[in-house]
Amino acid sequence: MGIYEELVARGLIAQVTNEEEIREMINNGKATFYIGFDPTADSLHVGHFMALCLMKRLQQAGNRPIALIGGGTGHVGDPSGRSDMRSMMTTEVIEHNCACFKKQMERFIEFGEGKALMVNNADWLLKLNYVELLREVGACFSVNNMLRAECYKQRMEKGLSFLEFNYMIMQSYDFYYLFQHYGCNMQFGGNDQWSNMLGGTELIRKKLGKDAHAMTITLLLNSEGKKMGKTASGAVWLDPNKTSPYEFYQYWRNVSDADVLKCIRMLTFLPLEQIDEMDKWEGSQLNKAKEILAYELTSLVHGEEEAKKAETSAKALFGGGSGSSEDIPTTEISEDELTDGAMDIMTILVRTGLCSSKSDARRNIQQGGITVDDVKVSDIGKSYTADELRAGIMVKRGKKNFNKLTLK
RNA sequence: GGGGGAAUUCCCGAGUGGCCAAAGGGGACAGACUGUAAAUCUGCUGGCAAUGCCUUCGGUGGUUCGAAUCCACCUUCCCCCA
Repeated sequence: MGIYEELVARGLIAQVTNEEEIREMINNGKATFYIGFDPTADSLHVGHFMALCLMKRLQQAGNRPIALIGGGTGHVGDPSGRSDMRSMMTTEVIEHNCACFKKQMERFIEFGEGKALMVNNADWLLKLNYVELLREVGACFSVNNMLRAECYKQRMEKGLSFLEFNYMIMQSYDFYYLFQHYGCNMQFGGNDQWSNMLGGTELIRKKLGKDAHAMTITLLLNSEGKKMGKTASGAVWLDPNKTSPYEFYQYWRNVSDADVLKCIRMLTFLPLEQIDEMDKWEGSQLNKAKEILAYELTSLVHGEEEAKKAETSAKALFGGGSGSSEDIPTTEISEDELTDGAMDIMTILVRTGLCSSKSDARRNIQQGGITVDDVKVSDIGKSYTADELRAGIMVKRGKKNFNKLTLK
């Protein structure tokens, strides 16, 4: 089985420009491909992770990856899949984000001589001259066609600025540039990038009369059709300081039944035979699959050691047992935060971050959602003495939110 | 450039002088049921020293005993004409 067939079997491929040629190319390690990452935040997230895994898979099959950091396109902002304009980022923020991306990517992909390549499109895009660019590539784009592109269509109602309208041209230019300077003959990206990517292949055809290819990765959607990797408080980040390994583990441990196998197939490196076997599982057996998914991914992103810790903590907290649970969120307070040598439950809830305000804390207590050391708290005035706190208390909100509070 | 319209709480969206911390829906959160799943039902959803007080209806001023609501200016967005 070639790499192309494996990608198909994993459900990773959404669209391709020419299936025959692409299969032939990547199965024989003849592709030099690039994936672009726009520095929209100071950490990569799950969506990027999928792309990085794809790079890794293709690299293992002998193809040459180029990771492109969008230091230049970040100044423009991709309107794809957005219903409103992105806020504009300053050059300093973009540069900072690029640096963060670079550091994280180096954990997954090996860069260097004869291996993967990392480039930043700021190096060529920021130097462009407006009129020159218009004459060189602007003539190759049909506004009529662009407006028909899916990525702009959804913005026709809410409004689309000229700045963002140009994003496609920037991205197409990238491909054109990489084709000429690095022999890059293929582009990968999220499925929402399809029209931007076609812009590039078209441009190369028009300017150079040569063929280049594009292939998109299926967007990871849950059974409700929403993008995965998002929580109420934002994205699931790969940076352990933004999303702790424990939270990361929990996110995957909590996916719904309908999504587990899809995630395992698309995101892990487990052999397909093993996954097919798991596909037969049903009912509560799927819980096992979720554990595997969470463990595998945490291990890929944060390392095996962190994955084990997260797993142990999860088992201790949810398994009913009171085993070791050192990796769960912890809060340390000092003596001078106490009032009359004690701290009341509402303050504790806010302090640990389990509740956003005292009103919120009160509601949670009144609804019976708060537990301290496995004892339900029903009195909003309940307080804990310094001695009790020194020993450490396990505060729980609902079923899944824990925080261990100790007094230094 | 001309004309018309819009901005409300996490989101959508009602409210056009006091009865408004603001309907309804969605989402989120908690409870019951479960398997750390889904579905369903219930509760809840600005803050605080809490029968009260404070902040919030794009921004700044104004009218009024009283403004999300009326007036002026500003900002942003949408639509039509060019």
